[in-house]
Amino acid sequence: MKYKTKNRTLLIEFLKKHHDEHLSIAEIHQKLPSVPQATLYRLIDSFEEAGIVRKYIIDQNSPACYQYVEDEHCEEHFHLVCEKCGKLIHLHCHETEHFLKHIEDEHGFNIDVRKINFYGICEECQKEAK
Amino acid sequence: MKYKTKNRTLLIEFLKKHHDEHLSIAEIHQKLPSVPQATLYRLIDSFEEAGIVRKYIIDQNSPACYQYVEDEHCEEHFHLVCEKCGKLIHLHCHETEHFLKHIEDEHGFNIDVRKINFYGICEECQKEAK
DNA sequence: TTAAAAATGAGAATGATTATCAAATTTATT
DNA sequence: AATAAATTTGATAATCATTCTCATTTTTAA
Repeated sequence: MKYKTKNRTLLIEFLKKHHDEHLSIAEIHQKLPSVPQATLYRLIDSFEEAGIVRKYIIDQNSPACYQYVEDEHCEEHFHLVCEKCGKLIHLHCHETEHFLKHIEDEHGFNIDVRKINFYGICEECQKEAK
Repeated sequence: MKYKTKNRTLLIEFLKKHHDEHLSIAEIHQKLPSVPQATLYRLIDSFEEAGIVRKYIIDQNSPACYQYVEDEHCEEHFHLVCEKCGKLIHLHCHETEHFLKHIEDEHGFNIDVRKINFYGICEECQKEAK
């Protein structure tokens, strides 16, 4: 994506406005009906590649969700995605950095940090289950 | 699944024999053509529910892979997926356990280890790139 | 202003997984 | 062993998110 277009601007503005939500293409399309889904997919893929948007796959049989990444909070950190309530937790944690460094140093694997999401059950949903 | 059937036995035997591989339904079907795919899906779902088989979603746009779980080797581990060569590395590492315990104890989040994959570049592909 | 490069839109195609449902198989009961 | 009840099967259709196609339009560069 190299040209600035209306769709591109529309989608970016929309995502910025909803930076606190993670939305599926279908949900975005409902609120931006003038942009066809195929175009939304194309645009958001390019945003993801550019690091402007992060993609979450919360459950294999649900559509992927996307969320705008604000520059200010752009320092690298990881995400916990609750599989029950869908909540997204931003994990700022030294242990995580240490763990990742270990994998790079001791296992020789260079991790693409942007693609890491940890899936599981959050504290609240664990309590509810009891 | 409460009845012992030919398909059930065939598939279990096959999975046991290939316990060191993670295979998609399509791959299993190629080697067990007498069992239709719909039945493979049904059986393997029931095996997963019973804890005999583990399901891996390596990439959203690839089919899920399944692997027989031997009781002895049942300990949970992460996967490293090389984005260049596609190799899957099973990461057996005590740092992992320590890290998971930290997230659970300090952040109250119960991680579903089976769904975590680290994407990046493996050691060999890093060397090749140079 | 013209040519090129890229993005668009509408719809079709893809492909993994699920659902359907009558027929066959397996188990329990007598 | 025979019968009935319960479960599984198989072939195929349906689903649904995502990707592809391709002629047309829009954007940028020359």
